[in-house]
Formats: sequence, structure tokens, C-alpha cells
Amino acid sequence: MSHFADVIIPVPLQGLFTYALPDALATPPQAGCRVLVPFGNRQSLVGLVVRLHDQAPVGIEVKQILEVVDATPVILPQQLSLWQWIADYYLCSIGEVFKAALPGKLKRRPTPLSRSRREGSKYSERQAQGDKEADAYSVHLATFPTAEGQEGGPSVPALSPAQSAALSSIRNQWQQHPVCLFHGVTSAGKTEVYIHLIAEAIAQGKQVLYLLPEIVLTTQLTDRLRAVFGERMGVYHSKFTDKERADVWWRQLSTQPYDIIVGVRSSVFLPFQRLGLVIVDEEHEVNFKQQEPAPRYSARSVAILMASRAKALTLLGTATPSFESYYNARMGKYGLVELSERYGRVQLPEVEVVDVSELRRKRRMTGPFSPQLLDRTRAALEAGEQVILFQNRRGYAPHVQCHVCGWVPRCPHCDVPLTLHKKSGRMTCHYCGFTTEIPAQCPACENPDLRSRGFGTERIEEDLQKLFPEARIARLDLDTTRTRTAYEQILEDFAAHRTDILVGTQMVAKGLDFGRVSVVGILSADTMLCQPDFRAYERSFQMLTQVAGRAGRRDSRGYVLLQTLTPDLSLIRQVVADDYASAYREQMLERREFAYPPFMQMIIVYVRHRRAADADLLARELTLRLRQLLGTRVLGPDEPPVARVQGLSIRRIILKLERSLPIARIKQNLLSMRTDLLAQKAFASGQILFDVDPL
DNA sequence: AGCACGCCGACT
DNA sequence: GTCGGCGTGCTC
Repeated sequence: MSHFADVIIPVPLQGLFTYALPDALATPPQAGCRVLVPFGNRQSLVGLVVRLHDQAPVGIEVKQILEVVDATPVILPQQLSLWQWIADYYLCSIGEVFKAALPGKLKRRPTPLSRSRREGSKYSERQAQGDKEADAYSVHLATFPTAEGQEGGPSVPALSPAQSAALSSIRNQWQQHPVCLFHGVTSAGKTEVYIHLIAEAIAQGKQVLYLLPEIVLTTQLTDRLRAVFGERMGVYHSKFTDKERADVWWRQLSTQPYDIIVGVRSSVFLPFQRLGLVIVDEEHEVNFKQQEPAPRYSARSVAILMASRAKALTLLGTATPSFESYYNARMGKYGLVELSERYGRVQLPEVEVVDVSELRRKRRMTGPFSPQLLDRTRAALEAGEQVILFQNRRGYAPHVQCHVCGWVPRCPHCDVPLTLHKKSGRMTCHYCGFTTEIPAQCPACENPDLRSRGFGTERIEEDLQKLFPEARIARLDLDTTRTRTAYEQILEDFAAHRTDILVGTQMVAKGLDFGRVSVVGILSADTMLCQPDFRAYERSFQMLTQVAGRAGRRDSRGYVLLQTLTPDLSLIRQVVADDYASAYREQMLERREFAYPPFMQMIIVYVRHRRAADADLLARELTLRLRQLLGTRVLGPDEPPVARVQGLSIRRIILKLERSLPIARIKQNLLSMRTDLLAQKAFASGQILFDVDPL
């Protein structure tokens, strides 16, 4: 009979916390059950039992568990061990993983109402729910199609010869490599291939996790999958309500879990009892990496690990593989299948490079639009075709400036200019959300002539409407898609040709199928390349290729106008020629020379402090200690591009570690250095945080 | 991360 | 005279 329980507490503190089991307890909690415990000065919060034991902790006054919430585990043992791996690898506490993993409803203290509803154990409740669902299934299991697509009920789509070949190549690659990279050009029809693989996996009684970045998870895709897999498929999306997400979680624990989960990043945390296949679609997407808060995990990496632990297969699909994944494939760590043929009659678009600097010199630009772009747009509209314009800045203008003295309004909390949003009549900080009215006059020189500088999507939309008064224009960016339905509505309207032109940020680049887009305009192809980031080249190539891929679906050949200040860059040539291999090769040379991933493992250490001087001091002290341990593998400290956010000054130290080093031990060192430094009075109010495999 | 405790400015 | 600002200390 155990007397103690080690419990995960949702706080950013390393380690587990030991509680005493009350004698009065009828049944002790199992590992994976939630408990209510007192913690610090908090009366009670929800923790999770990891193990039961009999070793009384020394030098600690052990408190008692107040209440056992679950009669049966809500977290499976394999999940607990995955959480621990995430905490160790990404240098965070297991409590932070716990917070990221569970839907809000399962993290909150049960209310008296739900307590009374819990009479009769969760287990029997789940059984009952499972039985109910099972009845519903039996109907579908009568009509469910085989991979060959027999008649009766929904069936898997027929494949083109190229798709069939890719399908069997993937199966072949899996014989040698549990992870396979599926590099298929835009419009190659990767989804049909996925559907076949999913159908096969569930026919073998396995579960499938289909991961997608947030913005690609549209009804367009789920409807398509739903038509094939019906109620066997569950969707897990961050814009779903708490209840909906909790329902999916309970369902996964039941005796009748979903066979397929289509979901975003956080769905790697769902319980799977018999995982057989993981698909990471658009695997290059940066959204798979969580930035803030901790755990700063990559859902792609976690998914691959989780699959390998479950002896499941993994497919990474994309038209523009991340250079890391492509490297892994080239090095034989992953299998590789390439599908270079577009599906049906879809041709590759014709790409024209437009030299903006020359046109500016000749005064032939109309604001951000080149004459070529305007001509093509006009022609497309006259032919009843559609246009997509891509500008990677939201808002009306990136900043405002006094025409007389040059004053630029900046965020009081962050080190950035405020972005002008004309519709709301306000200026907004894109880092902290601060907003303020546009001043009537310059506070520095009292001149009333404040002007907007540069072009965001809002401005593009407005100018375009003036140039094409008859055109129906819609805008797709963060500001127009605040609600769950707005995004779908804009896409639906465009798909149904209720709008002619779609102006947007990178959202317009994400794997959407439109039939009548004959022109795609990229207003300024260089902006992304200016970022002081070793991945800027890779990202630009991906983005430009993905946007260009929206043009020319079905029947007619599409046209892409690529406006740039630097038409001679090799990147531009590679995008025009759709030459992924060259872009990859060129970047790899540079990455090797300058010791960047994938050749090195990178960890960024961020130091934050309310006072800039103390941030400097702390960063320098930490760097000193890091150098003692790692020598020249430590770069910095320096200031990140935005050196102050939400009133905190930020410094950055970059670690580049050979993969042969004892990384786990180094990580332990990093944690103890942090504890050490922050224990000093002078640094107590500072923060040190780690970003492993940063993007 | 919370949450309480503790010590200095503008208010009923 | 107090309300409340956030610095800092602690969490089985």
C-alpha cells in the first residue's frame, strides 16, 4: 500500500511534487488520474498523478491530496513518458507540458455541479458513451470502403498513374524507413494519396493522426475527408470551443475512439491507444513550432517521436520540404518520394519577374503596382477570371511619419513603430496589441501633416478598389479573420467566385484549391529576404513557391508576377524555374560553412529584464558561464531584431552544438546555470528562457 | 505562473 | 491619514 504520490503541478518549476495519500481514501488514484492538491498559498489546484510510492521525501513537509478527480486515468502511460521527453528536450517543466497538453476543461477545478454529475464513476460514464457511439458506427462498418474502393457508400478516390506510383513508392520506402518525406509539387494531389494510406491504416485497426497547420484546416479539407471517413474522423482545432476539444479527448479514451484525428499542432497531445500512422501535411510550416509560451515544441518532431515509440509510420508531406527534412531524407534517415507531376490538366504557371527599382526610376509604378500587374489583373477580370495578390504585411501601412520632422509613432512597450489600421482609425503594435488614436498633429513639431509610409494589405485593397471600381475585392489576413467563421466565409466566397480579387498575407499561400485563379501577384518578393535570420532564404523560397502555386489550376495556364527590387538574386531565378534542388543545394553550402542547422543543433537563450541595463548585465554574466562550458560555440550576447517587447528588454545568446556532443548533459547544465543566476539577488527579477531548435 | 507580503506615492 | 503600485519570495 503506497502512501505517497508524485504529482505534476501546472507551474514552470522543474520536477514533480510529492503528496501524501489520505488514509480515508477508498481507492487510491492511479497514475494518469487528476487530483486536487494544495500548492503554496493556493487552496487547491488540479495536478496529475505520475506514480505512487512509499519513499517519504526528506526535508519537506508533505501535504495531503484533497480529492481524487478521476477514477480512471485521463492520460495514458505513453503520453506521460512523451511529456517527460518534451520537458527534457525543450528545456521546460513537465507542468508546462501538462498545461499545453490538456484542453482547458480538463485543467480546471471541477465545479460542484460536474462533481454531482460524476456520481457513478467516469469509467462507466465513458463506457455508456462508448456504447452509444458504437451503435452509430455499426451502420458505417457495414458500408465502409476498402482501399480498392468498392461500390456502396463513400469510397476512396481513384488515383492517377503518377499518384498510384507515389503511393506504392511510399509503401516501399516504409519498408526501410519508418519516416518518409513526400515531396509533391503544388496541385500534385497529395491528399488523395493520404486518403488511401489512411484507409489502409484503419482497415488494419490502426489509428491515424493527420496534422495540419492551423490555417489549412478548413471545411474544404475536412468535408472532403468526412465524405470518405464519416464519423470515424474527429477534428481538433484551436478555434473549437473548450467543450468540443474536451469531448474529443474523452472520446479518444473511450472504447470507441476516433480512427482518424485531423488536427493542429496540439493534437499530438491527444491520447491514442493504437496509433499506426502519422501524416504531417505541409511539414515545412513554421506554425508547427510553438513560440510562446513554453513548451516551445515542434509538433513535427514530437509527432515523429511519438510515432516511432508506437511503432507507427510517419509521412511528411509538402510541396516545399523544410531543408532539415530534405537533408534527413538525403542522408538516408528518412525515405523520400517525389511526385513532380501535377494532377489532371493543371500546368505550371508562367512566372514573370518585374524589376520594381527600374520601373520606379522610370516613374511607371502606380504605388505598389507595376504596369504589368495592372494589365494582367485587368485582362483577368475582363475574362471572368480571378486574381490573388500577396503582400506580407497586414494593416494599412507599416508606420506613420511626420512629413516635417520625421517623427514616427512607436509602441510605448515595445521597440517597434506602430502599424496604421485605417478602418479602425487606430495605430496598433503587432507585438503586444497596444493601440492608440492617430494623433491630429505631430507631438514633436505640431505639424498636422502625418503621412502613412509603405503598404499593408488594407492599403493594397483600398488602392486596388480605386483602380478597379467594378471588381469585387476581399482581404484575407489576421484582421479580417478574427472569428472562426470569417476565414471560411472569405474563402468560400472566393471559391464560389463571389469575389474577383483576394488580397492577403501568407494566408493566401496555404494549400487552397481555387479553379479560376489565372493571375497571382507578389507585390514585393524581397521583404522576407531582408530578415537577419539564417532561415530567411529557405522561407522566402517556400513562401514564393507556395504563393505562385495558387495560379493556373485546371485547363488554363496561370500567370505569376513577381515584383522585386533584386531581380538578379539566385533565389528569384530558382522560384521562377521551380528549382527546389538548386535552392536547397545553395543554402546547404552556406549552412555548412557558417555552422547552422541541420549541421549543428541550435539553442537560443533569451534573457529578459524590465531594465535594459540589467538585461545586459545578466546576459553577459550568463554568456561568460556558457563560454566556460562551451567555448566558441557560444555567440553573443546580442539584441534580437525587436529588443523590447511588452516592457521587457531582451538579449539573446546563440548556442551552436555539434550533434556529437552530450546534449542532454549540456541541457542539464543550462538549467542549473539559470537556477544559479536567478537565485542571485541582483538578477532575481530577470527571466532566462530557452528555445531549442528555434525557427 | 500565481499569490501574498511588504514597502513608498497621489488620493477620499 | 489610507489605497495600491509592483518588486521579491515561495511553492511537495
